[in-house]
Amino acid sequence: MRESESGGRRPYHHGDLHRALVDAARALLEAEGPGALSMRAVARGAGVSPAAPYHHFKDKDELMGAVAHEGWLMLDAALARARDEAPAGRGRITALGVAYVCFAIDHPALYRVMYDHARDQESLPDQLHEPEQGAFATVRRTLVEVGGDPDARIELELATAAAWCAAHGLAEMAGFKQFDHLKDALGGEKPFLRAVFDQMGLFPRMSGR
Amino acid sequence: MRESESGGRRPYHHGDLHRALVDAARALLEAEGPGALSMRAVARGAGVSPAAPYHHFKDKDELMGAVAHEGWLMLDAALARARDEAPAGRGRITALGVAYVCFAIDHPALYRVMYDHARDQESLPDQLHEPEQGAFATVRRTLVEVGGDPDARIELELATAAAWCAAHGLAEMAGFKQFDHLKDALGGEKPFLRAVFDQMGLFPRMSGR
DNA sequence: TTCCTAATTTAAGCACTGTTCAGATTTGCC
DNA sequence: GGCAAATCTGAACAGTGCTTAAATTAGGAA
Repeated sequence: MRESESGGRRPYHHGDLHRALVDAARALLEAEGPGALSMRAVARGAGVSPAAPYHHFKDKDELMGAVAHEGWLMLDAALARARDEAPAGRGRITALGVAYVCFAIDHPALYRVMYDHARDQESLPDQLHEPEQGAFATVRRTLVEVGGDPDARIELELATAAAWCAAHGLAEMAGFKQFDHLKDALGGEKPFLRAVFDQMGLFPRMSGR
Repeated sequence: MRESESGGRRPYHHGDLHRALVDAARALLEAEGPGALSMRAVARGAGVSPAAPYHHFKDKDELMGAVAHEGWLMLDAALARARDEAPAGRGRITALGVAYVCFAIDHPALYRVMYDHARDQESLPDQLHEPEQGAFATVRRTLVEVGGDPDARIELELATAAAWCAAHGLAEMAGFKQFDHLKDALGGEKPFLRAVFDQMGLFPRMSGR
């Protein structure tokens, strides 16, 4: 299924059409937006017939799931990086929130595919709960640092949920024209995002804080 | 264009196909979900040929806009009602938030059409800014009651934006499986919603509070 | 009434979509 | 070499958004 020696000719038409399809989909998404993401266009992009993808993905939804999966991986990484780069202290959760929204702004089409898929599944993907790199773990850890009680599980879950919802809500609307004058008044996009997050107060409000 | 006397036969095939189409679209949306909402299916539902709708709506997008418009009207009304019914005091903004999310939960397909359209326009519709019944006005008024300074325009806008984003984020994710155990632990959906909103603190945090 | 114009509806068609299926091709393995 | 499984193609089906030309209808003017 894959060349075992160096210099091997490619084993079949593509060797790894699965990957080629996901890559083609991502490229199309970035270049033309979510509307252009058709099964046939992806096949075309990978240089293959319209029926070929169906040997690697049960349906369009499954291909979208694969694309979304890579998006969530990127988001996981972006949040982890933001956490590492931000100085410890209260500003750290805000920094996480800003990083989240910036990811959505930088990859609008991908972000849309990610949540379209999540809404269809009525669930965020499991990978977000990975204990090491998962975004939920990153948020939870940061919330604990900032005043959360690590033993108050429910409260911590609640604070994580609240922070995630806040970030998603802002991510979807940050580009809306309604907020242009606020961005101007506050001196740009990032100050605006920080101001909104400060308004919302992502900090945990726990019984025994 | 419309019968002027009582007992008049209908003036043409439909008399008001515009309305009939929007109604058919809403019915289809409720019955089969957003995926089933095709131009042709709507035409079919209104008992008319596939080309007929194009004399009343430039495009599918415009039809969706009309459906979305009615959704926003309903949301305006739901928020105004929630405000009237909730006792004055701090709980009122939370009540607004809960009403917002409940609307989204009660009309998931419609809510999706509303925001799909908004994302395409990169803007929420203008009607939300109606000074009397508009939802923004309702939220802003409630924020002032609860401690906002009516003269601090920017801060008030910021608090409104934060509350709206919070509500939208929660609305889109409240149905996700991730939160099931939180709903159980807190005793149901509404207590969960209230708890999340309390976590987020929708109350205005203003300089001169 | 009759005639004309403008609005409305239809039928047919184009290019596209997701998906399936039968047949061809290639692969790794015995 | 031969075989079964995996992979790819070509053709097809039903459905989509939308356009165009022709038919129908309505309301007003003569």
